[in-house]
Amino acid sequence: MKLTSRSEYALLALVYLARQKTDAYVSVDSISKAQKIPAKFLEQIMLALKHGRYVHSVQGQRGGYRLAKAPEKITLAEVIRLFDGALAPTESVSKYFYESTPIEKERGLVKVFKRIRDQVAETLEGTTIADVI
Amino acid sequence: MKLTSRSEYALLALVYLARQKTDAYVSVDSISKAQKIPAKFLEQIMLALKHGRYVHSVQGQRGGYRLAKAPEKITLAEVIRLFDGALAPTESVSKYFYESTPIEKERGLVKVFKRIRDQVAETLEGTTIADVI
DNA sequence: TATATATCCCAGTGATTTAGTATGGATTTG
DNA sequence: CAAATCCATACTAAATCACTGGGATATATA
Repeated sequence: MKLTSRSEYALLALVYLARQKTDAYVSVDSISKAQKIPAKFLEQIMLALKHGRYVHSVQGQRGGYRLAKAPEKITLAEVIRLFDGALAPTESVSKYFYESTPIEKERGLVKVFKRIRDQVAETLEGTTIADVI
Repeated sequence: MKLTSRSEYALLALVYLARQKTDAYVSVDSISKAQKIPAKFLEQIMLALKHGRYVHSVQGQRGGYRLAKAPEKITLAEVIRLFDGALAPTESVSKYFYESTPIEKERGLVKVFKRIRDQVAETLEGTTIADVI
């Protein structure tokens, strides 16, 4: 797994929303300024988060985004998978994003990389937005 | 960390060399056929492994490559770092390949990703070519 | 109802990376 | 000398990445 700026920005946005005191909707522009994320890029990211049902939105004046579920219910694993795909270091040992790769036939290597996949998945599935606020 | 085909091929080549019974030099062509790696691509990879002092070579007829050190002395971490850089999921938490990335200022996130970096590094530094033969 | 403020959504773009291929040279052995 | 082999660099096609732009749609407020 390698984090892209998309998933890093997504996490920053979610953390920011989770920190809000009120349940008012927050505009892309506010998030963009607060977390220093290019606004139009963030727009795309928020849309993806919306389609993944992590945030809820309303359009128009006073519109914006807010979390669609409790921060305790959003794991880092889900968010990263949404934007970057597999948590595994190579797709041939990935559960959800399997693809053939060169090492596939080498049992010893596969075993090691599966172990890494499991360690990473365990950590990221066990950590929520609430944990990193 | 995301494995590229370069580092996967490099590991396959090293494993193959480590399995040799004699200390004869093995040609790129043999490795290429045995491990199904595009020959000219493998050539580049072997060169890099040579520059990293993991293999030794001789030119000319009957020439080729062999390991320059015991398989127990080559960790997966070194090889992957040579070809793919950081083991960390994002460079802002990397020890050897630090670079600024968006999450950098979020302590909670940094902490989690450093933990992952440490887990991955521990596993890959603790595993050698000898372990995966 | 007009306007300002938002999201929605897709298309495009320039830079970089990836996974090779090509070409030619240098070296060693039969 | 010929064949086999490594050495070194250049090139390239495709994919990915990190955005940017523009127009449509929705909503609150003046």
